[in-house]
Parts: sequence; C-alpha cells; structure tokens
Amino acid sequence: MTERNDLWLQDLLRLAEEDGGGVKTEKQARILEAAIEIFAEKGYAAASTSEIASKAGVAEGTIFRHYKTKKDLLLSIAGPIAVKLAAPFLMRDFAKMLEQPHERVEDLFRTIAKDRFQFARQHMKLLRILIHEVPFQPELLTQVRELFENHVYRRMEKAILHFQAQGQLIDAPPWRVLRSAISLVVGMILTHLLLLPDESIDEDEEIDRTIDILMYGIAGRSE
Amino acid sequence: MTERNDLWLQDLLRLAEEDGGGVKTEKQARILEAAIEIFAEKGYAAASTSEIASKAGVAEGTIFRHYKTKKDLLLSIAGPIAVKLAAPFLMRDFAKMLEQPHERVEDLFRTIAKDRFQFARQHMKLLRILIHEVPFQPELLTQVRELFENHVYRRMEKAILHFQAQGQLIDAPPWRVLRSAISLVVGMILTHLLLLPDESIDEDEEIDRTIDILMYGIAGRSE
DNA sequence: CCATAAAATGAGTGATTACTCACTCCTATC
DNA sequence: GATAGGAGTGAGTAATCACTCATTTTATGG
Repeated sequence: MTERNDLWLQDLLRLAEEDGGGVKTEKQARILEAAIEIFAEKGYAAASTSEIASKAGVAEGTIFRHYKTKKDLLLSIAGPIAVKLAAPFLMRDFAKMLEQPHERVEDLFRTIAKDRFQFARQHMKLLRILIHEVPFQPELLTQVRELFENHVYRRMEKAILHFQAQGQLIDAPPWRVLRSAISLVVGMILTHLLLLPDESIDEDEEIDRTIDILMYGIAGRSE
Repeated sequence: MTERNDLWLQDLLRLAEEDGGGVKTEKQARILEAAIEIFAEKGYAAASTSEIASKAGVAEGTIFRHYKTKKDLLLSIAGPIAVKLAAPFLMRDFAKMLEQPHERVEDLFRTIAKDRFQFARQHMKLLRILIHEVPFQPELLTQVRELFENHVYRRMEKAILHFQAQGQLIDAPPWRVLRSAISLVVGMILTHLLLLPDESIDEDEEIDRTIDILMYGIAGRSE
C-alpha cells in the first residue's frame, strides 16, 4: 500500500513539474489529443483505434508503438486526471491551510469550490472520460477510491472535526457534512459545465450563493 | 411538440397500468432481463448481442425478431425508466399536493426524497444504464430534457415560488433552490446505492438529516 | 389430426475490430 | 559516410460484430 502511494505521489510530482509527463514526440501528443477528443465524444468502448489514428493524422500502428493496448491508452489519460483532480488535497500548503485557527470554514469551502470549478472548466473533456469509465475499469475505480479515502477524506475529516470543535459546524458525522458539501458543489459544477454549458452566469456569484446554501440552507430567513 | 408530449403520457399510462408494457412472450421477457443485466454490467457499447442471447437462453436471431436493432433494445429499456423516474411529478395527486397551503416545505422534500430513494433502490440497474447512456444517445437526452423541463421543473418551480411567498424559503432563484435540493438528495442516494452499497444505514434517519441540511445548512447552531 | 401462421432458430454475411510485423525513414554518433 | 536504433508505417490477421434469412419448431383452431 505504501508503495502504491509513493507511486502516486511520484506521478503527482511529475505532473506538477512538467505537464504531459513522458510525452516526447509530436505524434504522440497528437495521438493523446485525438484520443481525448474521441473518448469524450463517443465513449471508450465505442471509439475505434483506427478513428483515433486518422484524427491524429497518424498510422494505426503508431498508436501501438506508444501504448501497448487500447486500454493502456485510456488509462494513460484517465489516471493522471484523477490525480490532478485530487491534487490540491495532496499539497502541503493545503494541510497548513486547514490548521489556521482563525479561518472561517465557509471561506475554506469557497476557496476549494472556486479552485475546482476553474479546474473542471479547463479539463471538462478529461473529467467526462474519467466519470464515464471509472465504473467499468476496476484499476481506475480502486485508484480513485484510495485517492479519495487516503487523501481527500482523511484531511477533510480532520478539518471538519476541527471546525466542529469551534462550533462553526453542526454536530453531524463528518462524512455527512463532507458529502453535503461535495454534492452541492459538484451539482453546481456539472449543471453549468455539462447540462447547461451555454447559459452564461456570474461564476463567482453562483459559487458564493451555493456556499451560502451549504452553510445556512434554503429555509426562509424572516423569523 | 404537443404530439410528443401526448406520446409520453400514453407511455406513462401504459406503464402505470401494466408493468412491462407490450411484453408478451416469455422469451422476450428473458431477453429484456439479460440485456438489463449486461448493459448495466459492461455498458451498452461493450455488450454484444450474442452474449445477451446466450444469457437469455435464446438464439441470437430471436432478439432481432422483437427489437429491430441493438439500439432499439437499449431505448426500450432506458426510455421507460426515464418516464418512471419522473412519474410522481406527472401525477395529478402531485399537483394537488403542491397546492396545500398548510403544508411545510420540508415535509414535501422529505416525502419526495423517501419515495425516490425507494424507487432508486428497486431500479438501480436500470438507472445505471440510463445515467450511462444518456450522454451518448441524443434521443434519450432530448426525452429526459423535455421530461424534466416540461414536467418536473415546471411544477417544482411553481411550488417553490408558492413557498417563497409564504416566507418558508429563501428569496433565491427557484432553479438554484431546486438544484440544491436535487444535488443533496441525489448525492445521498448515489452514495448509498452506488458508491457504498454495503454499508448499512438507517435510511429514514439519513434522509431526515439530509433534508435538515438542505433546510438549515451545516453551520453551527450555537449562536 | 391436419392446416396455418407465428415464433424461434443458427449458420451465414460483410464489415469492423484491436493488434502485429516486416519494413522504411530519420537522426545522431563515431 | 557507415552504422545503429528508435519512430513511423500500413497491409495483413484472426476474431468478433450486428444483423439476415431460409428453415424448423411450436401454438392455435376447426
């Protein structure tokens, strides 16, 4: 288990330093680009390697020089994006950020929400592929699971317990608090980037009001 | 547009009266059962008609006697489940329920949440197929879209405006209020039925606490 | 018990699939 | 300018795909 964690951290470091990791030749980059486009558009199973090759302007054999199998190509796309998605929770700064005693919890949620919204906008195609293929690729599923449990949840639970002790959060199980936060933020992001991508919104305003609802609910404030 | 709506309502009526609609022969039922199993397990594109036939204990040609194409088989599974999912919002009782002036809004949300949780538990395989294939099947997408916009959203917006006028709900755009409710409830349902199906919970308790958070948020109550 | 039709069959169809491999091309090193 | 090796190629392969159709089995009614 520790070995695998170390591998992921190495992946993360590689990703943080140089985007694209081991991509060297120009054709390889074109293959990745075309594969992302087609996987996102019609799904992994319905995408053919011949179509990817022709879209990339490359012979079909070239794909298999760089990626052993079609699934290998998928995993080299979906794996890294899962790590990137969780990246803020893996950084040292984040651990420190959680322990600043004076910070208000809603500012923390707001900061994370804005950061991940921006990330989702920049990598929506990749996230589509990840969301779509995680249920069918066991390797992906376990990677995402462990990433969430061992890094995201572990740290957020600590933060929630801390803010509960301060009286800033209700005395509910941390997982329910976290699930509520994730549900509202993910619901907002998916609505604006996937379901209604054409409706223009004031993004910051939308995030602020969503965090307001997370904190204080939808009940009338009159009383 | 009106014609299509009428078609859907007919579908709904058929579904409400007799489950399974036009299923007549026993073999046809076996085909549907096997197709649901395999579509849910490996996805539509990765499922082969030969595998479905063998699982159903039927010759491959028999499938195409009842369903013109493989996509036809998918749509005959995913279409009806979309209608069933929205069914409570299409019923007359529901319209009346929304207009009872004495009702508290959180009771309304609680009732809907419990009902749809039960529905989701009973039909999780079908919902998996629906969720997975909607992005790739334009017919499905438009059907789900119009179903939501013309029935679910239209009615819920009316209800929300009503409760806002009573001061029971915050003065936010109805779509944001509805999206928050859906996000929290769907997040809870997917968590317990898809992500962590093995963890046993007190379902009613879980729904009640989730609706509490929807109404009053996660902020501490101390002050 | 036969006649008729619907239901079911499964071998067969051409198209497409992921993947291989013998080969060419390009660049760098001495 | 000879050599080596990785990058790229594309025709070829066996397997599988969704779908067809001539034929057989089953069900129905007189």
